[in-house]
Amino acid sequence: MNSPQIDLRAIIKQEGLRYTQQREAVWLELQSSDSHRDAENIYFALRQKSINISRATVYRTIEILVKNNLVRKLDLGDGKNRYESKWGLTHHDHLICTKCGRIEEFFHEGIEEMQKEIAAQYNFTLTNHVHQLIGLCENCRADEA
Amino acid sequence: MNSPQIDLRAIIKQEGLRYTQQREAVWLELQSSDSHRDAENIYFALRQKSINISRATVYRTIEILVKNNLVRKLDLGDGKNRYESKWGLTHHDHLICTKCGRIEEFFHEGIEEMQKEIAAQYNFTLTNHVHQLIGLCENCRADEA
DNA sequence: AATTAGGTGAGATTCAATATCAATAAGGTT
DNA sequence: AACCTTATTGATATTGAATCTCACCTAATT
Repeated sequence: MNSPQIDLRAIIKQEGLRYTQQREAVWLELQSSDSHRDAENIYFALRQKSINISRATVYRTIEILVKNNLVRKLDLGDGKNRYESKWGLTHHDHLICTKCGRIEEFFHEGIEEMQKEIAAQYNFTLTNHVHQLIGLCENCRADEA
Repeated sequence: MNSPQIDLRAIIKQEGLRYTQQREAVWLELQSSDSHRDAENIYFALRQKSINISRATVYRTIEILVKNNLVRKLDLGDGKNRYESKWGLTHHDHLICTKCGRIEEFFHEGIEEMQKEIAAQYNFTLTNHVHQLIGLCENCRADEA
């Protein structure tokens, strides 16, 4: 679904922005890792790698990536936004365990279709959706017993 | 689906808590009004009615109501939680216009069922879900043209 | 290499939500 | 009805994510 290689430099330039080390670093960090990362996490990961960057720049860069549809911003309900690269990933939504924080990904074609129908019914132009199934995962359910 | 009259006093007592003016006031305020209200909104509405209450108590009381399944907490993605009484309302999810903030409610039996199927498939015990369709409403879509 | 306008970083600021703790009031007891 | 015990409240401080500010820096063109 997504091309295997993204020319971030070209996209950044096309936006009339400058291609900086920091912007490249944030993008690479998001590529190289698990999904569902928060800004602080990305910030520390880069510092650990001796890359000079500030929190402000992490946030600013993510915003650019999100606007250009390269990164998805997730609000998983724990008070901080999470981010995941859209490249190499197909669309999915999330199951979240409230006990251990485990996150699983799901996709359901039927639900995707029904969302479109509902939007049409209400004369909404759909640009996005948030869909999370919240509960207890297999392990935590067992612990409850 | 929900009983028309809730005995909040009984529920509060059953929890081993005290039935205070402030707790009653927050509950009545949530009953009497539109959905999707934030804490600040409830706080000011009560002050306007010359009810002595603090922000802290508003938050604390809402927490009790949520825990007892009397109120639903909504995260509509704008940085502050919203609340709505569950009584007198049937279950629904939301369509949100990103331009004017308009909120519509929808319910789709098929989606509700599929959510259960997905949870079962992943061995999750479903306790809750978040489902929002985000886009432009009829009016705002027209403005874009 | 010089220029210049966009980008960055350290720290201040914002804002929702929570924590602290002395003062207050609910509600059972006498 | 006054009393007591303890949960509750309110004013304020605090937290934490995210944004803003502005002097300094650097990408990129000439």
